[in-house]
Amino acid sequence: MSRRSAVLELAVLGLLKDAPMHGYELRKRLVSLLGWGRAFSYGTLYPCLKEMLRQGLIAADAETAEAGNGSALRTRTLTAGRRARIVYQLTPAGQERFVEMLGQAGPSSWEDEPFGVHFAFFAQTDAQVRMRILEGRRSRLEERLEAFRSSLQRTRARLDAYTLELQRHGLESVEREVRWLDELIDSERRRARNGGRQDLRPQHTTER
Amino acid sequence: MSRRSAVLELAVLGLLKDAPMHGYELRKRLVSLLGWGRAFSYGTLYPCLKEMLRQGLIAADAETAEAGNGSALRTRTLTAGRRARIVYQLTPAGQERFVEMLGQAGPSSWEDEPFGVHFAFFAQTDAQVRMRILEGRRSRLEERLEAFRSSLQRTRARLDAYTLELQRHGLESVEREVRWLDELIDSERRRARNGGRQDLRPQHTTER
DNA sequence: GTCCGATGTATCGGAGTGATACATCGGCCT
DNA sequence: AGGCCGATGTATCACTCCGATACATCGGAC
Repeated sequence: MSRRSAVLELAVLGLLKDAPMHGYELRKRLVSLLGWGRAFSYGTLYPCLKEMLRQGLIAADAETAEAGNGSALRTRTLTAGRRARIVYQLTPAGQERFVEMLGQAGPSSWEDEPFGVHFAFFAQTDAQVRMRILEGRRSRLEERLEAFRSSLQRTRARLDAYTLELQRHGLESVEREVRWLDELIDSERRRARNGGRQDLRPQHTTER
Repeated sequence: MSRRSAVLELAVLGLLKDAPMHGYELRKRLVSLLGWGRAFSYGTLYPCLKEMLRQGLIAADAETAEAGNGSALRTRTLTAGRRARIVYQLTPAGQERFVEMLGQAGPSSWEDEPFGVHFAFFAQTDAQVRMRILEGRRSRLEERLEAFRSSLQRTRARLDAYTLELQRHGLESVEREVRWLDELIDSERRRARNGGRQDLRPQHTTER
């Protein structure tokens, strides 16, 4: 029951795969992963963790002030008895689930939120899946552009300068993202051609 | 009671000020006003209309198949007895409320959603208020940029190429919006200097 | 010393969504 | 003709998610 947001689940899985973590830290990573805001709140995160525990995807340990978490972050302030933080880590089932989710490319991979998360884990994603997601995302934006433009066409007449400017700016933003995707797709193709040894954005010419 | 979303209320007020409308049409305008998605659903819109009715900000009429709605849209298909649509229009109280809301510039005017709506009605907004909102928005984005950059600084080391690219793209988007605002602010200043006779974006050099 | 902001876990009221229901319309295919 | 389908139209409901809040401890500033 309770189909907890697949996006959040994937993000948590991927974050915990890198390193075990407690809730607060997890949430901070979510913020930077999903870009500034639009990370889920604690009111969503904690229940989600609880559910994932129940499903056996993750395991929780009360931190025992041991040096077990290979951290270069904490500057060794934990001298005596630290308060117990709940550290979560992936179980084998969780690892499997993560791999499984990374392997699927569908409409739910290229909507705004899901796309960002999938993209963040591209380094661990199969090249073919990456391609399908990038192209799916692109055509999704293309659709949006289409709707946008035709709607603009129909209403242009009765719009004042400010409203028009707002529309124009919105349109331009989406167009820019399409161009960004084009670059990425191109880069993926080049990479595929010469066996995967290639950087993203080899010659940097986006701006100016 | 029930502080219905001020954003939605303002948008509805502004839309109905232009022309009386029924719910379905209202919602479509909301979509194009707020840019593609992120318009409120009917589950929000209808309750909001109900509440605004109760407060006397708007009035509802069952359309009587009369030619009362100065429409060039409907291509005169309404021959015989059309099904009754519920047409909403502003009351004097609603007009007042709209003017009042347009007059305020505060933190709740330059968050993402509110800013879009306020901007859409800039043509009916006092020049000083416009300026305060644009500048508020700008510094809001500047804050976001700050947080973003310092977070990037801290985590750059352990990010793979894809994650880094995602961050870079996000950062660039916000930077672009700041530049857009700068242009607008500049344009406002020029307009103020020579008494309001001036277009937005006089010499068009944004792209290329 | 003590106040304050960051760290940390957790819950709750309520706003907002997505799905769905129901009904009529015009246009398209056969 | 008949039937199907997508757009127009109003409306609700379960469920998700957010924002505020509570509570507790920490290190550092004053």
